[in-house]
Amino acid sequence: MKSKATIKDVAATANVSVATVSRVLNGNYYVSPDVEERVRRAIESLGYVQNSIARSLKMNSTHMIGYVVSDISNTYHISAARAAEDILRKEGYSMILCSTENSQEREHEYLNLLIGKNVDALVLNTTGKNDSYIVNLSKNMPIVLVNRKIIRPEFTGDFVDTNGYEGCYHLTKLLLSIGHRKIYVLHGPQHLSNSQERLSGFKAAMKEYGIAVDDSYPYQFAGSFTLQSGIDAIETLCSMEDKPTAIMSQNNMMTIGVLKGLKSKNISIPEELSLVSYDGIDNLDLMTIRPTVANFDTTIIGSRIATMLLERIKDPSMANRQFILEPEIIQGNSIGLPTDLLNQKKL
Amino acid sequence: MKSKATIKDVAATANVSVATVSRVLNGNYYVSPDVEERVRRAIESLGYVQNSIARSLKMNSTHMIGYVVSDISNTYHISAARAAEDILRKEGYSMILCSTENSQEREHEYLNLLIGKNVDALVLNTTGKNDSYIVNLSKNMPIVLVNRKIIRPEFTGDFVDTNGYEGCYHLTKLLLSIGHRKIYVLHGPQHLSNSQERLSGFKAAMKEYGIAVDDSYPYQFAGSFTLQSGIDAIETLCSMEDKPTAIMSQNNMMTIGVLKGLKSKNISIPEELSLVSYDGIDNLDLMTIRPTVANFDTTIIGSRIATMLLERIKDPSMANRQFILEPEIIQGNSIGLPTDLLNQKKL
DNA sequence: TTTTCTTAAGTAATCGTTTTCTTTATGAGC
DNA sequence: GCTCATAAAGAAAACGATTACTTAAGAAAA
Repeated sequence: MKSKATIKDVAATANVSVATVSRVLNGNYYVSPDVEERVRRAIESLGYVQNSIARSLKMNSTHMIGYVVSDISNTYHISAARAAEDILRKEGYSMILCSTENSQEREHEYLNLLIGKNVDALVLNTTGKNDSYIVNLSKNMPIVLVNRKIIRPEFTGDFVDTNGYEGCYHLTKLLLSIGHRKIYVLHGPQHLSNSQERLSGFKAAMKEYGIAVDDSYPYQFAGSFTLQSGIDAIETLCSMEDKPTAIMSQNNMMTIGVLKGLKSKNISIPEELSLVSYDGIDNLDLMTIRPTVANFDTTIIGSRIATMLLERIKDPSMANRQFILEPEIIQGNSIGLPTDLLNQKKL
Repeated sequence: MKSKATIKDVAATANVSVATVSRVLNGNYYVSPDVEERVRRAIESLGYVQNSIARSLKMNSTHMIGYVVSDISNTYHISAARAAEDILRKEGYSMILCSTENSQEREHEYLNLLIGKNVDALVLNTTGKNDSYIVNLSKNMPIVLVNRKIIRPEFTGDFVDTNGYEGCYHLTKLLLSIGHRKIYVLHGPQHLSNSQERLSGFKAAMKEYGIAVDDSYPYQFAGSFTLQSGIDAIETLCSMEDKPTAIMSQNNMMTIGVLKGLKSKNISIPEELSLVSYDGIDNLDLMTIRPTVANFDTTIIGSRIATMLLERIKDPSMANRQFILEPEIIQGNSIGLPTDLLNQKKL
């Protein structure tokens, strides 16, 4: 392993001082054309590349951004991150992508790692359990929160989300309007802002049809936005005395779990059970059962994340902002009239 | 934005020298218990965190690993990367994940970025067009190549792949054995080692049935391992005079494109056309058409990548190694007897 | 008692940059 | 011919760590 050439080597080769080389590199200040040429040739011949570690130390900026998501197998995050990266890269930033797998400890661990690595800013789809820590961080570092808001006056940063209230409200209305009343709602952890919003949308729709959704409402499942919790929800459904006629799943991963669960239980959609789902699902068109979903252009999400972050890096003290993307309902083949078939079936 | 405490501040607060603080931090050398206690308290009270930039500069190691893939929307890479990260993180390494979108320029750009960022090592699923550059890099940095080998004696590093020859050979035999002869093969760029291997597997199987696959073989499509090229392949198929009875797609992304293409053309599988596919596909069980695939446990791939890399970081001069994972065929519902239905159909 | 060893701590050089502060030409203005 | 601005370059001080070298004191060995 040969060691890399440093600015000193370049300076020596070009017969100038390191200061001059640095000036050529950074293109500021006065450097005469012939000296510049000499330096460039030296750089070329030595194959010199700037040591960005040293540079970061001096400049106090790494041009790196920590992008922390709860679940990297969720294509929503992957494509948003990709869109964000596209923009950030053009501005000279690179991204460290971390997946917390919805674990508080891992989130904390990653955040520590990232600030230790001196990232310049954070994109954070938080587990919602390190709020104080994050509020504190937000005082020293630009942060854009994704999907999960921190509702504290001391928090400084931006917020990007999809309109969970609207989306879930509409999807639920779709079911209600054709007669469904026993709707099994699969929601996420209620300490998360997006979970709350989505559930509120559901409740609001139900209320319009005179159904109060409170603790005593029998058709609800507290999931964790994971594939497994979708499967679990179906397990629970099977053991219900009086079965629902429809499912409203409040996130894409759970919906996939639901589909897998239903398949293994041989429950047919939409004949026995209707299904709607919040969040987009990849390659919907190739699926046997195409859930009716509230879909989002993740490219928009990602690019908004990036631009908001860049703006905040420029002006860290700007007022908090938020961007909420409206859902687009994509009709699938998962909704039918309510039937009692499921209750007659042995599971 | 308050500035962070440095080792100097800690030293001042604890009334010791910076050297002592460093010793406490790194746990080597002699430090008396009471001084250590004083230092720890100072660290605590100042909320000091080690500046890893400064540390990296001095230690000449960033504990960061560049993970460059050709296409991040391919779940193969995501899950392998995730498995790798799991192991690397435990050893104190973090990962910068980059997607080149199969572009040579972007690959070069990313590699430059990463070596500029002084990553300690690289995982590289190369576009196959920066070989000299990478061979050179391999002399200064541990590299594990994924799926795409560099066949040059000067290259130093390891290689992890799936057995494309075997996989494609078996899949093709599956088709041949039930009478298919006009098999449309969708292969990848032939400068890539994995593309070559997969195509060889196909050719070998065909040869056993007396069919020579050379330039004059009519049923071949040079794809680029992208979803779009799968769609394009179907477009081409439609304009063929004499149509094939089966498709062998040599990568998962192209297969998804194929399925989309076929759907839009209203071609039914397996009635009109049979399909087999190399590489695993996510949520196969939920798809209308479940292609018969050669599947791989990406967790194994990812963890092998990580362990090989860690070993090479420890001993950079060790001999090149490789790990080839054998495929597992998953039977779908995409294979039927060869028919002539497609040729009778107006497209 | 003197010498040597060990433990505990400090001093200062170093990593590879950027940038402030100097210094040295060069020519314009008088 | 002298002053003065300005362009072009160098010297050296950071940035925040690690660590080789040094020092000091007390214990063990002579």
